[in-house]
Amino acid sequence: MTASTAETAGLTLFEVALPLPLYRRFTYRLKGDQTIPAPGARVVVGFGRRRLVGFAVGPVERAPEDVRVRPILEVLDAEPVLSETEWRLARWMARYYVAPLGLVARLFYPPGATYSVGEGAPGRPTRAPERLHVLPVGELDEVGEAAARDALARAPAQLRVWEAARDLDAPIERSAFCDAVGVSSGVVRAVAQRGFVQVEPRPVTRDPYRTPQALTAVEEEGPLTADQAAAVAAVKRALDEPEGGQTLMLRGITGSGKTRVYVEAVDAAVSAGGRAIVLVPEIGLASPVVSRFRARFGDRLAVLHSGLSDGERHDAWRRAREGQAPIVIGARSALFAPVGRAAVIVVDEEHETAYKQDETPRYLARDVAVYRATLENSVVVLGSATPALETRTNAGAGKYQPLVLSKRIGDRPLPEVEIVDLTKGDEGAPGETVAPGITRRLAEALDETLSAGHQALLFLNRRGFSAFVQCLDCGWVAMCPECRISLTYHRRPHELLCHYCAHRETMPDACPECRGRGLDTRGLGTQQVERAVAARYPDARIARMDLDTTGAKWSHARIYRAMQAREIDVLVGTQMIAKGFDLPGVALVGVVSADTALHLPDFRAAERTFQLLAQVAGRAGRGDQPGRVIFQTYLPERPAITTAAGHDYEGFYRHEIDDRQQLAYPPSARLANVVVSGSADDAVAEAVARVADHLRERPAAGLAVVGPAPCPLERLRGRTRHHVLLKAVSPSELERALWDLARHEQSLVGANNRIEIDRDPLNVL
DNA sequence: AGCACGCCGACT
DNA sequence: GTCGGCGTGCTC
Repeated sequence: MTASTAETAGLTLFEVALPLPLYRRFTYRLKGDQTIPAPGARVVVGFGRRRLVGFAVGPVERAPEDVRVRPILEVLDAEPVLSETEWRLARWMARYYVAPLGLVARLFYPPGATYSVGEGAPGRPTRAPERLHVLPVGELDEVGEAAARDALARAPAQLRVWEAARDLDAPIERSAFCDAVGVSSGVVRAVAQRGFVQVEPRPVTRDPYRTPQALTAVEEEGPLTADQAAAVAAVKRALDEPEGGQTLMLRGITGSGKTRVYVEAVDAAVSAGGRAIVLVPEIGLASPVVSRFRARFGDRLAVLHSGLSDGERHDAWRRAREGQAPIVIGARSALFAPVGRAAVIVVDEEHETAYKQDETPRYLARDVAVYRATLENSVVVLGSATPALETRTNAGAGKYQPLVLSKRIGDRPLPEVEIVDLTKGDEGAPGETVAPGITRRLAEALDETLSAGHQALLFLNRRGFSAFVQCLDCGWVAMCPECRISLTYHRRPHELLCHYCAHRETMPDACPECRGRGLDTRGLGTQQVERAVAARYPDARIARMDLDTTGAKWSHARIYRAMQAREIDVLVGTQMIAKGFDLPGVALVGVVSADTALHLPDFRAAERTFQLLAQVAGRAGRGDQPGRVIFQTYLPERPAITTAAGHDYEGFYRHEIDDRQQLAYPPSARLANVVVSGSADDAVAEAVARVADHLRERPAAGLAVVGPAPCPLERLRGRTRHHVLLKAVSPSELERALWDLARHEQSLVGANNRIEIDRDPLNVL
């Protein structure tokens, strides 16, 4: 194909979408001898006194009045990079998620593709294997330290930067640094210019997934079970369907062999000359799923994940684009690998929240995958043991085709789950607490497990960030009468507050349910449990793992390996150890408190709890011993807990879907969370009130405005956050209202506050 | 997002 | 009186 030039086509003006948080597009002039950029192709333009890489949208007749149209300096992609469907997907995402098109388009390119281009190397995609890092401040004597403090005393933001840099023990990416310290990059630049900290470009930090093969041994592939064979056949039928555009929900309990179905589905698509995209949740990148794909497809597989250096990612991206690797596997952004058309897209553990991007554009990769498939007439497989309510509802409505793997491989039985009632803690009773977080019943089970030489996992849901109020006698939890989410205890005004609608009530003295005086706000940490286990079993080898303390992904892999090698007897941790791993030596799984996640102020709390417990229960009994699971709870009657104990997904679904319907929560309604944030508390509260008023002044059919209220996480990264929740019957009304907000952002919240729109939020913290 | 302009309080 | 902090506005 000979690329035509602007001259021959007679075009001069082009719209360009810039990768900035700006909804407007800008008009530039294409010079006569320049190649006409395909939609989505990168162009270099001047913008203010900067030079930016943006994305060509398309030709326009005329520029807006009163603007000095500047020229497109360079067309970086002479050949189209995005297929027609990929560009349509980008346009749709920008509209649907109310995001600037330039920020969406960027997803389709490797990182670094839009770094501002230097003078040299025209035409070539500029690789930027380095990012700015803040370096630790070296040792200072007392005099030097005092001098620095003195010099920075008048600039509190700069002082914070300096103090934070002094506390670093290794260079950190500037953006991460700014987020953590709560300053803008400008402040860092100022401190650097004054010589108090050093900032320099450094290679992007590598991560532990570099040699994931070492983590998991790949099982032999035996013959397909009947369930698997039926599922694979259904996928193949869908692939052969000329009209295409089918989504299949594959529900299969832990150990039922979903991965094998994915592999066969991808094989079928690729054998027919198609391309495939496989999405795994972030944490699954070191998982058996990736290993299985590697083992089966070798170098026809491109692995895309955030741990690669930019250069490596660029290579994988190019192999995907050029077709050397017809299969791409990776976290959510792998969905945008430029394969042209994906014949099949697999979304493993589709219910996982990791599929939601928590910055603009706030897309949900699972839903975007389904939309991509409708554009490309292809097939999506959504796999999970506990499908999201939305997915299950779509399957029930005939939008998705349901497939079920009902048996574990080798007909292994599901573990027996026992519920221990913490409200019945009488002396000698099974629910009596004999050590922090450990009941008599759990202690007995631990005794048996350890003396038999088996391993145990103890789970502690991460405690809520803010205390809820619970009666320790009857299990009652303070809830908002309007929103049916738990109320959050506030100390300063001694009261309970709803973080959705700002409903408030005074803190009761006694439990309204049982008149008991056992109201409590306390929680239990993993450290305490670890210490309790260590005290009780001095000879046992105990390890602890939780997000707060370890942080680094490295330790995740290391502890997992140690567990596999049986170098650990008891592992105490948060849910991160529940995900995706095969640990055949684990005979006992104890859930220290099964109900803490139920009390997060979030309407999905029950669903999260069910999913987590079901997953945890699946950790036991994957080897040759039958597994055993204990749930300790104050709420032994709650459906989320009883159905998880009974391995009863459908039972949970029936119950929860009723609740959602009654309160107009998804999937019965569409939701958007509008967050206003800024550094000044009062200004934020005023701004969010203007936003709510604005929405209420323009009532739309079936649109409900809830709030404003402080976000459950009221302060984050040095910013105060308040939100308004929108509930809508019709997606299009919701979309109209959100775009209306986006257009009026400036006048509504001012330049000092930010408005963030989260459509289909997975949490509203 | 950056980057400039412009107003305000703290110093030689 | 300046210097330089940070709020306000604009970028085709």
